Amino acid sequence: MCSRTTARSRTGRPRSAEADTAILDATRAALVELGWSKLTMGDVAARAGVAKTTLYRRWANKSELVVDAVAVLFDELQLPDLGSLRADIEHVVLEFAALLERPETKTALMAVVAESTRDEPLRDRIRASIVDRQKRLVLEGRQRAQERGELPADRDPATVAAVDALIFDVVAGAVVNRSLVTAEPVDRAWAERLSALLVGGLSAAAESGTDALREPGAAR
Amino acid sequence: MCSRTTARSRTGRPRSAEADTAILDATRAALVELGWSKLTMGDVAARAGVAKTTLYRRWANKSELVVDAVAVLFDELQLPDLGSLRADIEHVVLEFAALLERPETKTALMAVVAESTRDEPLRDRIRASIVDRQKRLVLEGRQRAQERGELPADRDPATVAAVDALIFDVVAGAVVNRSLVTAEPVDRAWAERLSALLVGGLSAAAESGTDALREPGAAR
Amino acid sequence: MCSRTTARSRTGRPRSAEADTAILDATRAALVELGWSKLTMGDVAARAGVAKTTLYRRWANKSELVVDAVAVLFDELQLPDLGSLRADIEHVVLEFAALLERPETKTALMAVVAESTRDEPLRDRIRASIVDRQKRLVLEGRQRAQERGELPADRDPATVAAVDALIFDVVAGAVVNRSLVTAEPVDRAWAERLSALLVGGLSAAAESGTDALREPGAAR
Amino acid sequence: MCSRTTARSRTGRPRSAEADTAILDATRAALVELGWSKLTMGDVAARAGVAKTTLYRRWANKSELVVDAVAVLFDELQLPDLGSLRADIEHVVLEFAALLERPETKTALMAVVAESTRDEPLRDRIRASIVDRQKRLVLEGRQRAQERGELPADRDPATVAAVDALIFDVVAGAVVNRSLVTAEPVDRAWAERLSALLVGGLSAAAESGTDALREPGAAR
DNA sequence: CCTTAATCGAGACGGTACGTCCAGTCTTGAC
DNA sequence: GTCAAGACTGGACGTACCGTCTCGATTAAGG
Repeated sequence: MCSRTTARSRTGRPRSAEADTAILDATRAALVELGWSKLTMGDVAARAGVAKTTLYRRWANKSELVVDAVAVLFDELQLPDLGSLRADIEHVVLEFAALLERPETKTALMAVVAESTRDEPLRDRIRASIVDRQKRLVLEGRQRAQERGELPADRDPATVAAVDALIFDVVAGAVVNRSLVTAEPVDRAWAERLSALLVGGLSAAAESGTDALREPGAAR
Repeated sequence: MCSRTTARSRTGRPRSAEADTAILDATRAALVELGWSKLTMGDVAARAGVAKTTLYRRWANKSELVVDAVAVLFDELQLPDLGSLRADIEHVVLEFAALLERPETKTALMAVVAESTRDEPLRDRIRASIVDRQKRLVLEGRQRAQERGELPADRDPATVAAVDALIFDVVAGAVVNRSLVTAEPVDRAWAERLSALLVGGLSAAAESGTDALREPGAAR
Repeated sequence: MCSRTTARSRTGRPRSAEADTAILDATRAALVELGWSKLTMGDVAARAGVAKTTLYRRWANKSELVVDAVAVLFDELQLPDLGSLRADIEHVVLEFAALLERPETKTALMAVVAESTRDEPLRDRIRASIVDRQKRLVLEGRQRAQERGELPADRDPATVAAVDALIFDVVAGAVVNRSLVTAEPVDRAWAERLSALLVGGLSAAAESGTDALREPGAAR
Repeated sequence: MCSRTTARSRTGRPRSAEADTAILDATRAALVELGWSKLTMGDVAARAGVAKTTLYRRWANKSELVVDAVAVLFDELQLPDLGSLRADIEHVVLEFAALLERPETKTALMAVVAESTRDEPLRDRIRASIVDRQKRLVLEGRQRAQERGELPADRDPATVAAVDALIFDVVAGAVVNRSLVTAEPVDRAWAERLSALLVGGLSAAAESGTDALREPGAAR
């Protein structure tokens, strides 16, 4: 979370663990009430019953604090086995949309991504704390589909990784775009249509003689 | 663009037209140099050789100014007929990615979207100035594919609209997610894979006896 | 007072004159209530009903603001003709002591002088705004005494200036030291004794064949 | 110096004596380099190679620390017998001025006096540590002058004390005012003139039939 | 020798003020 | 009525110190 993980000084008063959690809770509460742009470090400190310096001792700026505060919410996403790839995708789409409907994520996610276009360390932090951790869902869903025989299992590793990455960007991107940019509801009908499109596309590629999704340099 | 459209007074000194373009140019320049969060209204005014009052007489705040400044860039996107749906999609994906690589769009787009989660008028402005105008690309591409016979032409209008919207969210979302969130390059290989997935999905739906993408309440 | 005196810009909104007086009044009030070390720029601004930036636009720091705020109080000192040099000195000593008893001067004077030991421009400001303006009292008193015949009129100008300066340092220094350092009351008895000492010393010098106070290089 | 004098616990680790001197040395060094207002407790602690807690265990605040740090410098003042009251005064004036020229005293003395106008215990500490100890110089000089016959010996004790106090305030005040407020050099010429004025004033009082400096209620 | 207790360093803590910056508004005189 | 200029209120910023606190680690003196 904060840089304390790496072997820290043995002397001096240790940092308060309650402060950490109080600050992150306060940050989420402030996001809900005020949104990203009206959230201030001073306000978070006051809500957490903590001095501003205590915030700055742990986080360099508002963006990093908010990433940490929101990251934990994304870990709640689960991928229960619903019996088919289509059902699994549909479920995670609706789950993800529900998460993005929460005011703390809705307002924060795009803001920190926007900030990260000019802030390399922040981009790394976002990838490590949020993005990369959700790729597990794609991996898990794809493996299950292979076990069920819905998808072929014989692809080479490079293609597998590339398709996993593609599916992640398509699903995450489509949901985010739908709910935040297009600003229309991610309802069951839309989720069904997206799942159908993806499953259809993946199956079509698998059935065609030449795998249309294979990595260019990969042997088939 | 600015609120001048609504019937305004006929008397008094008319607004300077040079000022308008100078301000928007200055805004883009400032976005390139400073990024969204460090761009200030005072700085834009100074670059444009204009008083701050002149900015505020035309735009209510920084977000609206930036939306107008970048909106025009999105109109450059074109959809030349490359002979197949797959090629068309691949081309627009790369075009869109190239647009998002430009520093002024990269830093501004997500920021104003983030801001718009708490600002209804801003959300409307973004949709009107940017989002809705790009949906024409989906419409055009789909119609061409139907003319070529790549896609069936007999669907009901509600389904057509729903699928157009889905494709828009998938393409736009996937590209944005890939380039800004995942932060990996949108290269030809990735674009090919995305096109293949979409064309495969659309074809699969068309070929299957029951159209998997049809609007729930629509007759087939 | 502030640097506005030197030819200023003709354009733009002019500075508020009410703000100036409100700020100086607020500064004096804050000095009375809080003393120098607990006076803050933010508090002064709040009392004056003015933004902090308005303070900083006019004064570079707390010290300069306080010098301007108290300088005006020192102009109240008067030297009415009481008929004899001794009475005149006694009177001005008591007046000056009364001024130093006021909480705003008591707490501020030494503080800005202390600060000025490391701040050349501040030292100049203090001399110009406070110190030099009070030397007029010595000049006036000495001239009256010469007219009355209490002091000889035939000295050379360099000696006259040197003695004036000496008298100023002795009177001002003695009163300040008595009231702020020694922290004992400047009462009538003390003032009489100081006047007696000075008048005695000046007369003795005048009566002695060789003027003990004459400037070394001056012809007699 | 520090509050250790009052009967303290006999057990536990005793306070480090080196720490005391290291802190006071560090304080003087910091005064020279930074001046009063930029001197910080943390900096002094760091210079002294000591924890901040160690400072606060000994001194309640910055002012008291600085008083102790500079007080010792004032004890260096001596009054060698130069054969005449005038020479003695002249000498001590120059000595005192030299002391005030040292950066650590120049910046600290006025500052703590300013602070003491709102801090009774500090005022007491200054009087005890600095002011009262220097009054011995006046006492000594006056006694020598009486022994030499320069001043009459028959005054009543109250008058003697009052005149001693007056002389102290005049000399100390004049030198401080000259060097810190008027900001002009205390050179030999000025010192001679001040001595002449005082000796003249004291002699005139002694010679006049009625002692102009006598305490009001005292019998002659 | 072994407790006992106050000291030591380090550094985190809650506060408070700093001086700067920017947003968005207002006031001036010129056009 | 618009324009450039620039002062205005208001409020957040991130930093710096203050004086306090909590640690674990030293010390002596007293048992």
